[in-house]
Amino acid sequence: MASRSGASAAPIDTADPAYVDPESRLSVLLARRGSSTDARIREALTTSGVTPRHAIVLMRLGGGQVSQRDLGVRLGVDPSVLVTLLNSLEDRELIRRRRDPADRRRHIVEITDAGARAAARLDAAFGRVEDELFADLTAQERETLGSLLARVRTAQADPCAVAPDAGP
Amino acid sequence: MASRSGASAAPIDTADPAYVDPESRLSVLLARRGSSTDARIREALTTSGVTPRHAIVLMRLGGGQVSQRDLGVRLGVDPSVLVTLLNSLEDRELIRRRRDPADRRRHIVEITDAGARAAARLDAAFGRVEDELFADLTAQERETLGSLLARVRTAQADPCAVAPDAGP
DNA sequence: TATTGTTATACTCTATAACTATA
DNA sequence: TATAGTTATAGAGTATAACAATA
Repeated sequence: MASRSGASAAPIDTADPAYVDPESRLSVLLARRGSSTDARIREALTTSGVTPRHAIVLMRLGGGQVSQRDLGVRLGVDPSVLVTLLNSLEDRELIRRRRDPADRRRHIVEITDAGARAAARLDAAFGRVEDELFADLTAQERETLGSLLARVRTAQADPCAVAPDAGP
Repeated sequence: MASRSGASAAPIDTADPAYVDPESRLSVLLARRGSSTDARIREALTTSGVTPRHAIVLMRLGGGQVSQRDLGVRLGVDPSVLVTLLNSLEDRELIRRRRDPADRRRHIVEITDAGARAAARLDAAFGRVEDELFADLTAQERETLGSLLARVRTAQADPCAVAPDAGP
Protein backbone atom coordinates (compact mmCIF):
# COMPACT_ATOMS: atom_id res chain seq x y z
CA MET A 1 0.00 0.00 0.00
CA ALA A 2 1.08 3.51 0.67
CA SER A 3 3.48 2.84 3.52
CA ARG A 4 6.38 1.98 1.26
CA SER A 5 5.28 4.15 -1.64
CA GLY A 6 8.29 6.42 -1.83
CA ALA A 7 10.71 3.64 -2.62
CA SER A 8 13.03 5.26 -5.13
CA ALA A 9 11.94 8.88 -4.90
CA ALA A 10 13.70 10.23 -1.83
CA PRO A 11 11.48 11.69 0.88
CA ILE A 12 11.53 15.44 1.32
CA ASP A 13 14.68 16.41 3.18
CA THR A 14 13.63 18.95 5.76
CA ALA A 15 17.25 19.43 6.78
CA ASP A 16 18.21 20.72 3.35
CA PRO A 17 19.10 24.43 3.66
CA ALA A 18 17.08 25.09 0.51
CA TYR A 19 13.98 23.63 2.12
CA VAL A 20 11.28 25.97 3.29
CA ASP A 21 8.41 24.33 5.06
CA PRO A 22 5.28 26.03 3.73
CA GLU A 23 3.36 25.07 6.84
CA SER A 24 5.83 26.91 9.00
CA ARG A 25 4.49 30.11 7.50
CA LEU A 26 1.84 31.44 9.81
CA SER A 27 -0.19 32.81 6.91
CA VAL A 28 -0.32 29.41 5.24
CA LEU A 29 -1.29 27.72 8.47
CA LEU A 30 -4.04 30.27 9.09
CA ALA A 31 -5.41 30.00 5.54
CA ARG A 32 -5.42 26.21 5.80
CA ARG A 33 -7.09 25.98 9.15
CA GLY A 34 -9.64 28.53 8.04
CA SER A 35 -10.46 26.55 4.95
CA SER A 36 -10.74 23.29 6.88
CA THR A 37 -12.95 24.95 9.44
CA ASP A 38 -15.24 26.28 6.75
CA ALA A 39 -15.41 22.84 5.19
CA ARG A 40 -16.24 21.30 8.54
CA ILE A 41 -19.02 23.79 9.20
CA ARG A 42 -20.40 23.27 5.71
CA GLU A 43 -20.43 19.53 6.29
CA ALA A 44 -22.19 19.89 9.62
CA LEU A 45 -24.89 22.04 8.02
CA THR A 46 -25.66 19.73 5.11
CA THR A 47 -28.56 18.05 6.87
CA SER A 48 -30.13 21.45 7.46
CA GLY A 49 -29.80 22.24 3.77
CA VAL A 50 -28.11 25.59 4.23
CA THR A 51 -24.60 26.86 3.68
CA PRO A 52 -22.48 28.67 6.26
CA ARG A 53 -23.44 31.95 4.65
CA HIS A 54 -27.13 31.24 4.94
CA ALA A 55 -26.58 30.50 8.61
CA ILE A 56 -24.59 33.67 9.18
CA VAL A 57 -27.26 35.78 7.47
CA LEU A 58 -29.93 34.23 9.68
CA MET A 59 -27.91 34.80 12.83
CA ARG A 60 -27.25 38.39 11.85
CA LEU A 61 -30.93 39.00 11.29
CA GLY A 62 -31.70 37.80 14.79
CA GLY A 63 -30.98 41.34 15.91
CA GLY A 64 -33.79 42.90 13.93
CA GLN A 65 -34.68 44.13 10.49
CA VAL A 66 -32.16 45.66 8.12
CA SER A 67 -32.10 47.01 4.63
CA GLN A 68 -30.78 44.51 2.15
CA ARG A 69 -27.96 46.79 1.20
CA ASP A 70 -26.79 47.27 4.79
CA LEU A 71 -26.87 43.56 5.31
CA GLY A 72 -24.63 43.02 2.32
CA VAL A 73 -22.18 45.65 3.52
CA ARG A 74 -22.04 44.18 7.00
CA LEU A 75 -21.40 40.69 5.77
CA GLY A 76 -19.09 41.71 2.97
CA VAL A 77 -21.31 39.92 0.50
CA ASP A 78 -21.85 41.17 -3.02
CA PRO A 79 -25.42 42.41 -3.62
CA SER A 80 -25.91 39.95 -6.48
CA VAL A 81 -24.86 37.11 -4.22
CA LEU A 82 -27.02 38.30 -1.37
CA VAL A 83 -30.07 38.17 -3.60
CA THR A 84 -29.76 34.46 -4.20
CA LEU A 85 -29.00 33.82 -0.53
CA LEU A 86 -32.11 35.69 0.56
CA ASN A 87 -34.21 34.10 -2.17
CA SER A 88 -33.61 30.61 -0.86
CA LEU A 89 -34.13 31.74 2.73
CA GLU A 90 -37.39 33.41 1.74
CA ASP A 91 -38.53 30.32 -0.17
CA ARG A 92 -38.22 28.42 3.11
CA GLU A 93 -40.02 31.23 4.92
CA LEU A 94 -37.07 31.80 7.24
CA ILE A 95 -36.89 35.47 6.30
CA ARG A 96 -39.29 38.03 4.86
CA ARG A 97 -38.68 40.90 2.47
CA ARG A 98 -40.88 43.94 2.03
CA ARG A 99 -40.52 47.32 0.42
CA ASP A 100 -39.41 50.22 2.57
CA PRO A 101 -42.35 52.68 2.43
CA ALA A 102 -39.94 55.57 2.92
CA ASP A 103 -37.82 54.56 -0.05
CA ARG A 104 -39.47 52.08 -2.32
CA ARG A 105 -36.18 51.04 -3.89
CA ARG A 106 -35.13 49.41 -0.66
CA HIS A 107 -35.99 46.04 0.75
CA ILE A 108 -36.43 45.65 4.47
CA VAL A 109 -35.27 42.21 5.48
CA GLU A 110 -36.47 40.60 8.67
CA ILE A 111 -36.35 37.17 10.19
CA THR A 112 -39.48 35.07 10.72
CA ASP A 113 -40.26 33.07 13.84
CA ALA A 114 -39.30 29.91 12.00
CA GLY A 115 -36.13 31.68 10.93
CA ALA A 116 -35.28 32.62 14.50
CA ARG A 117 -35.74 29.04 15.59
CA ALA A 118 -33.56 27.88 12.71
CA ALA A 119 -30.93 30.45 13.69
CA ALA A 120 -30.84 29.06 17.20
CA ARG A 121 -30.47 25.51 15.89
CA LEU A 122 -27.75 26.57 13.50
CA ASP A 123 -25.92 28.40 16.24
CA ALA A 124 -26.01 25.23 18.31
CA ALA A 125 -24.59 23.34 15.35
CA PHE A 126 -21.73 25.82 15.21
CA GLY A 127 -21.16 25.15 18.88
CA ARG A 128 -20.92 21.43 18.33
CA VAL A 129 -18.45 21.89 15.49
CA GLU A 130 -16.33 24.07 17.73
CA ASP A 131 -16.38 21.53 20.52
CA GLU A 132 -14.94 19.11 18.03
CA LEU A 133 -12.45 21.42 16.31
CA PHE A 134 -11.13 22.95 19.51
CA ALA A 135 -11.34 19.87 21.69
CA ASP A 136 -7.62 20.06 22.45
CA LEU A 137 -7.80 23.69 23.57
CA THR A 138 -8.82 24.91 26.99
CA ALA A 139 -11.47 27.60 27.34
CA GLN A 140 -8.67 30.03 28.11
CA GLU A 141 -6.79 29.03 24.99
CA ARG A 142 -9.89 29.36 22.82
CA GLU A 143 -10.34 32.85 24.12
CA THR A 144 -6.72 33.65 23.39
CA LEU A 145 -7.08 32.28 19.89
CA GLY A 146 -10.16 34.40 19.33
CA SER A 147 -8.58 37.61 20.52
CA LEU A 148 -5.44 37.01 18.48
CA LEU A 149 -7.49 36.29 15.35
CA ALA A 150 -9.51 39.44 15.97
CA ARG A 151 -6.29 41.42 15.84
CA VAL A 152 -5.23 40.11 12.46
CA ARG A 153 -5.40 42.95 9.97
CA THR A 154 -8.03 41.82 7.54
CA ALA A 155 -8.41 45.01 5.53
CA GLN A 156 -6.78 44.64 2.13
CA ALA A 157 -5.08 47.81 1.05
CA ASP A 158 -1.36 47.95 0.54
CA PRO A 159 -0.05 45.59 -2.11
CA CYS A 160 3.33 43.95 -1.55
CA ALA A 161 4.13 42.83 -5.04
CA VAL A 162 6.48 40.06 -6.04
CA ALA A 163 8.84 40.12 -8.98
CA PRO A 164 7.83 37.89 -11.89
CA ASP A 165 9.48 34.50 -11.71
CA ALA A 166 10.63 34.05 -15.30
CA GLY A 167 13.83 36.04 -15.89
CA PRO A 168 16.79 33.57 -15.82
CA MET B 1 -22.88 52.89 12.74
CA ALA B 2 -25.81 52.26 10.45
CA SER B 3 -28.21 55.06 11.13
CA ARG B 4 -27.06 57.22 8.24
CA SER B 5 -28.12 54.82 5.52
CA GLY B 6 -30.88 52.78 7.12
CA ALA B 7 -33.45 55.49 7.53
CA SER B 8 -36.53 53.47 8.38
CA ALA B 9 -35.00 50.02 8.68
CA ALA B 10 -33.79 49.80 12.25
CA PRO B 11 -30.11 48.94 12.76
CA ILE B 12 -29.31 45.52 14.09
CA ASP B 13 -29.95 45.45 17.80
CA THR B 14 -27.06 43.61 19.34
CA ALA B 15 -28.74 43.86 22.74
CA ASP B 16 -31.72 41.85 21.57
CA PRO B 17 -31.69 38.50 23.40
CA ALA B 18 -32.51 36.79 20.11
CA TYR B 19 -29.41 38.24 18.54
CA VAL B 20 -26.45 35.97 18.01
CA ASP B 21 -23.36 37.64 16.67
CA PRO B 22 -21.98 35.25 14.06
CA GLU B 23 -18.52 36.71 14.44
CA SER B 24 -18.49 35.83 18.11
CA ARG B 25 -18.28 32.21 17.06
CA LEU B 26 -14.65 31.21 17.02
CA SER B 27 -15.20 28.90 14.04
CA VAL B 28 -16.68 31.73 11.98
CA LEU B 29 -13.87 34.06 12.95
CA LEU B 30 -11.27 31.48 12.05
CA ALA B 31 -12.89 30.67 8.70
CA ARG B 32 -13.13 34.37 7.88
CA ARG B 33 -9.59 35.28 8.80
CA GLY B 34 -8.36 32.26 6.90
CA SER B 35 -10.23 33.29 3.81
CA SER B 36 -9.00 36.87 4.02
CA THR B 37 -5.45 35.65 4.51
CA ASP B 38 -5.69 33.42 1.47
CA ALA B 39 -7.08 36.30 -0.56
CA ARG B 40 -4.28 38.57 0.61
CA ILE B 41 -1.62 36.02 -0.31
CA ARG B 42 -3.24 35.46 -3.67
CA GLU B 43 -3.25 39.17 -4.33
CA ALA B 44 0.40 39.54 -3.35
CA LEU B 45 1.36 36.75 -5.75
CA THR B 46 -0.50 38.06 -8.78
CA THR B 47 2.53 39.81 -10.21
CA SER B 48 4.49 36.58 -10.04
CA GLY B 49 1.75 34.83 -11.99
CA VAL B 50 1.33 31.97 -9.55
CA THR B 51 -1.36 31.02 -7.07
CA PRO B 52 -0.72 30.22 -3.40
CA ARG B 53 -0.82 26.54 -4.25
CA HIS B 54 1.84 26.89 -6.90
CA ALA B 55 3.98 28.64 -4.33
CA ILE B 56 3.41 25.98 -1.70
CA VAL B 57 4.28 23.21 -4.14
CA LEU B 58 7.51 24.98 -5.04
CA MET B 59 8.44 25.51 -1.40
CA ARG B 60 7.72 21.88 -0.60
CA LEU B 61 9.93 20.73 -3.44
CA GLY B 62 12.82 22.72 -2.05
CA GLY B 63 13.55 19.72 0.16
CA GLY B 64 14.24 17.37 -2.72
CA GLN B 65 12.53 15.16 -5.24
CA VAL B 66 9.26 13.37 -4.54
CA SER B 67 6.86 11.16 -6.39
CA GLN B 68 3.90 13.06 -7.74
CA ARG B 69 1.52 10.96 -5.73
CA ASP B 70 3.35 11.58 -2.45
CA LEU B 71 3.36 15.28 -3.16
CA GLY B 72 -0.39 15.26 -3.64
CA VAL B 73 -0.95 13.35 -0.41
CA ARG B 74 1.31 15.67 1.58
CA LEU B 75 -0.39 18.78 0.28
CA GLY B 76 -3.88 17.36 0.39
CA VAL B 77 -4.31 18.16 -3.28
CA ASP B 78 -6.32 15.95 -5.59
CA PRO B 79 -4.16 14.18 -8.20
CA SER B 80 -6.15 15.69 -11.06
CA VAL B 81 -5.59 19.16 -9.64
CA LEU B 82 -1.92 18.49 -9.03
CA VAL B 83 -1.45 17.65 -12.68
CA THR B 84 -2.50 21.08 -13.85
CA LEU B 85 -0.47 22.77 -11.11
CA LEU B 86 2.66 20.90 -12.12
CA ASN B 87 1.99 21.45 -15.82
CA SER B 88 2.13 25.20 -15.46
CA LEU B 89 5.18 25.03 -13.21
CA GLU B 90 6.91 22.78 -15.72
CA ASP B 91 5.99 25.09 -18.60
CA ARG B 92 7.90 27.82 -16.76
CA GLU B 93 10.76 25.41 -16.13
CA LEU B 94 10.43 25.83 -12.37
CA ILE B 95 10.07 22.08 -11.86
CA ARG B 96 10.98 18.97 -13.82
CA ARG B 97 9.18 15.65 -14.15
CA ARG B 98 10.71 12.34 -15.17
CA ARG B 99 9.67 8.73 -15.02
CA ASP B 100 10.78 6.68 -12.06
CA PRO B 101 12.98 3.92 -13.57
CA ALA B 102 12.01 1.60 -10.73
CA ASP B 103 8.29 2.04 -11.37
CA ARG B 104 7.49 3.55 -14.70
CA ARG B 105 4.00 4.54 -13.62
CA ARG B 106 5.45 7.13 -11.30
CA HIS B 107 6.69 10.61 -11.97
CA ILE B 108 9.57 11.92 -9.95
CA VAL B 109 9.12 15.63 -9.43
CA GLU B 110 12.06 17.88 -8.67
CA ILE B 111 12.66 21.57 -8.51
CA THR B 112 14.95 23.37 -10.95
CA ASP B 113 17.49 26.02 -10.03
CA ALA B 114 15.14 28.68 -11.33
CA GLY B 115 12.38 27.08 -9.29
CA ALA B 116 14.48 27.20 -6.14
CA ARG B 117 15.15 30.87 -6.70
CA ALA B 118 11.46 31.47 -7.32
CA ALA B 119 10.63 29.57 -4.14
CA ALA B 120 12.91 31.83 -2.15
CA ARG B 121 11.32 34.95 -3.64
CA LEU B 122 7.85 33.58 -3.00
CA ASP B 123 8.74 32.73 0.57
CA ALA B 124 9.92 36.28 1.04
CA ALA B 125 6.61 37.49 -0.35
CA PHE B 126 4.81 35.39 2.23
CA GLY B 127 6.96 37.04 4.85
CA ARG B 128 5.96 40.51 3.69
CA VAL B 129 2.29 39.56 3.72
CA GLU B 130 2.67 38.27 7.25
CA ASP B 131 4.41 41.44 8.37
CA GLU B 132 1.35 43.28 7.15
CA LEU B 133 -1.34 40.89 8.42
CA PHE B 134 0.22 40.40 11.83
CA ALA B 135 1.58 43.90 12.28
CA ASP B 136 -0.39 44.33 15.49
CA LEU B 137 0.94 41.12 17.02
CA THR B 138 4.26 40.70 18.79
CA ALA B 139 6.62 37.92 17.80
CA GLN B 140 5.54 36.11 20.93
CA GLU B 141 1.88 36.48 20.02
CA ARG B 142 2.49 35.25 16.49
CA GLU B 143 4.13 32.18 17.90
CA THR B 144 1.21 31.63 20.25
CA LEU B 145 -1.22 31.99 17.37
CA GLY B 146 0.72 29.46 15.34
CA SER B 147 0.86 26.89 18.10
CA LEU B 148 -2.83 27.28 18.87
CA LEU B 149 -3.74 26.93 15.19
CA ALA B 150 -1.58 23.83 14.95
CA ARG B 151 -3.68 22.28 17.68
CA VAL B 152 -6.99 22.80 15.94
CA ARG B 153 -8.43 19.44 14.98
CA THR B 154 -9.13 19.25 11.29
CA ALA B 155 -9.47 16.36 8.90
CA GLN B 156 -6.30 17.57 7.19
CA ALA B 157 -4.59 18.35 10.47
CA ASP B 158 -1.34 16.64 9.65
CA PRO B 159 -0.81 16.01 5.95
CA CYS B 160 2.65 14.64 6.68
CA ALA B 161 1.34 11.84 8.84
CA VAL B 162 1.01 8.47 7.20
CA ALA B 163 -2.57 7.35 6.96
CA PRO B 164 -3.01 4.15 8.96
CA ASP B 165 -5.06 2.50 6.27
CA ALA B 166 -6.92 4.63 3.79
CA GLY B 167 -10.09 2.68 3.39
CA PRO B 168 -12.95 3.54 1.00
C1' DT C 1 -6.84 -6.55 -10.63
C1' DA C 2 -4.66 -2.31 -8.50
C1' DT C 3 -2.03 1.90 -8.97
C1' DT C 4 -0.13 6.34 -11.20
C1' DG C 5 -0.93 9.90 -13.73
C1' DT C 6 -4.01 12.16 -17.08
C1' DT C 7 -8.16 13.88 -19.24
C1' DA C 8 -12.98 15.26 -19.37
C1' DT C 9 -17.02 16.82 -17.27
C1' DA C 10 -19.93 19.02 -14.10
C1' DC C 11 -20.83 21.71 -10.29
C1' DT C 12 -20.03 25.50 -7.04
C1' DC C 13 -18.39 30.37 -6.13
C1' DT C 14 -17.41 34.54 -7.44
C1' DA C 15 -16.96 38.77 -10.19
C1' DT C 16 -18.82 41.74 -13.45
C1' DA C 17 -21.92 44.21 -16.02
C1' DA C 18 -26.33 45.30 -17.66
C1' DC C 19 -31.08 46.05 -16.55
C1' DT C 20 -35.56 47.83 -13.61
C1' DA C 21 -37.68 50.73 -10.69
C1' DT C 22 -37.35 54.17 -7.94
C1' DA C 23 -35.24 58.59 -6.10
C1' DT D 1 -28.00 61.35 -12.65
C1' DA D 2 -27.59 58.13 -8.80
C1' DT D 3 -29.10 54.23 -5.93
C1' DA D 4 -31.27 49.42 -4.48
C1' DG D 5 -32.13 45.40 -6.04
C1' DT D 6 -32.20 41.94 -9.71
C1' DT D 7 -30.67 39.13 -13.56
C1' DA D 8 -27.37 37.04 -16.73
C1' DT D 9 -23.02 35.49 -17.93
C1' DA D 10 -18.31 34.15 -17.75
C1' DG D 11 -14.40 32.77 -15.12
C1' DA D 12 -11.85 30.34 -11.53
C1' DG D 13 -11.69 26.38 -8.39
C1' DT D 14 -12.83 21.97 -7.17
C1' DA D 15 -14.68 17.32 -7.23
C1' DT D 16 -15.71 13.24 -9.69
C1' DA D 17 -15.32 9.68 -12.80
C1' DA D 18 -13.48 7.54 -16.74
C1' DC D 19 -9.21 6.42 -19.11
C1' DA D 20 -4.23 4.67 -20.62
C1' DA D 21 -0.01 2.84 -19.15
C1' DT D 22 2.17 0.29 -16.22
C1' DA D 23 2.65 -3.03 -12.15
